[in-house]
Amino acid sequence: MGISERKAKEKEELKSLILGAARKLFVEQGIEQTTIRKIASKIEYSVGTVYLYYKDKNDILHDLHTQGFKQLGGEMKVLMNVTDPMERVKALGRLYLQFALENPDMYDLMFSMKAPMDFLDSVQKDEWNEGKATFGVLKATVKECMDKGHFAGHQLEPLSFAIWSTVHGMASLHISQRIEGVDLGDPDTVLANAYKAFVMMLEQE
Amino acid sequence: MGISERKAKEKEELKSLILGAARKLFVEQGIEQTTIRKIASKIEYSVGTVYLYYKDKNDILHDLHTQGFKQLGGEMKVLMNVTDPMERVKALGRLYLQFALENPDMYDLMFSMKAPMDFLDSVQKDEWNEGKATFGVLKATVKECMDKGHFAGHQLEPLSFAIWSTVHGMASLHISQRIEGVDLGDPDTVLANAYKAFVMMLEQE
DNA sequence: TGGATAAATGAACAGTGTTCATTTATATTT
DNA sequence: AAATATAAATGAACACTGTTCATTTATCCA
Repeated sequence: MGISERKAKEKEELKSLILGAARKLFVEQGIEQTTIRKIASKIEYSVGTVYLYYKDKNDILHDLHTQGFKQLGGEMKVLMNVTDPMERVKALGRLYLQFALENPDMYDLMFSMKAPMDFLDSVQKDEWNEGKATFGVLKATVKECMDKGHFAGHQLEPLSFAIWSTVHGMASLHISQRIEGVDLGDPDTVLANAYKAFVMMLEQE
Repeated sequence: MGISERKAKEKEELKSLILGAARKLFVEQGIEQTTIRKIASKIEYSVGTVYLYYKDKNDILHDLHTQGFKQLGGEMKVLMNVTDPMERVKALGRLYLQFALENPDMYDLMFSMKAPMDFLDSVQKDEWNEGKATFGVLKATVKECMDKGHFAGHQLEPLSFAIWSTVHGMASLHISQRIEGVDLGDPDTVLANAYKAFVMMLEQE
């Protein structure tokens, strides 16, 4: 009842205290420095306590990855004000790319690292709700485009996935530092120009 | 002279013995199982000996990543027989994607992991020769396309980079298992259809 | 207040990459 | 051939990682 409720709340509070410390370490010092011991000492609890609230490290990283999706989702919501679907697709891509450049470690966690997914499939497979929701926004917008006559001859899912792949590819190559070595000049400029080329291709359809 | 040459050769032999063991462990059991101790015990040498031939683990992983590029480069060479540049671009993308699906760990090492790049930039920055050569092949083919009138209004580098990003994005999302969770159905089919959509967009130009 | 339940602890375990004084093997010189 | 100098190989030790679990501490309830 009232008591057990309060207890549950306190449990949740300590859990989010752990998550907060993990998040701070993660965004400020990267994944390598985000160790269980450092998380524990940051909130002045022992190592064992962390394992009372999280099954393992993947559990924490999965929670962290969910927070990232909440942030990205919130930023995407703003773009629902863009009425023209074609413009919205372009804006979504730009926002997605910008999110990746500004939060490289978080992006990596959300879309590349195995850890948060490894936690998931021990519970339920092929049910990556965060990804589903985000991809769903893109798919819905692409659908609107098709309804207005764009992308003739295309199928919704494959095309949407191809679009996602393109922007993800740009983000991924940037984060893994594969652009610097291949092309002299500022990586940000390379990305901006490549995105323009991509937009040109989209508009041709 | 003769002696020091032979000694140098023996040194190289042991080095490639180490690399061979590392490669075997890597392709058969993944990066997690590829530890210095396991490499050493596989060739029946001690841990310290490995460090006599390789500066650190990143050094080994960089050598491994170079081997991967030799393989990919060899496979790409075959496609030089495809005379029509547009067909060659499409074939290059298909080959690239196939390589990623068949050698997921190696692909990850070549295009995503930080380790091999971390070794590089301690020696010389923005000189990723393996990547440069591979991207160079794509760029040259795209250039041929443009010379024949395709991709009007596009710039060579940004367009080539956008193409690379698209196929890399597909490969990356597949390897990091972000497709299963988002889309019911066989990931390979999803990828094949998405690549078809991408090819459609290319041909529209 | 005393006993039961819940929460927190931190030493211990098995693993990682890396170093370096010591030992073993090879080569050179006397 | 023996003694010495050089090169190569060793593996224990260090500092770190995630994870577990017997033990201690705190809280609750009768």
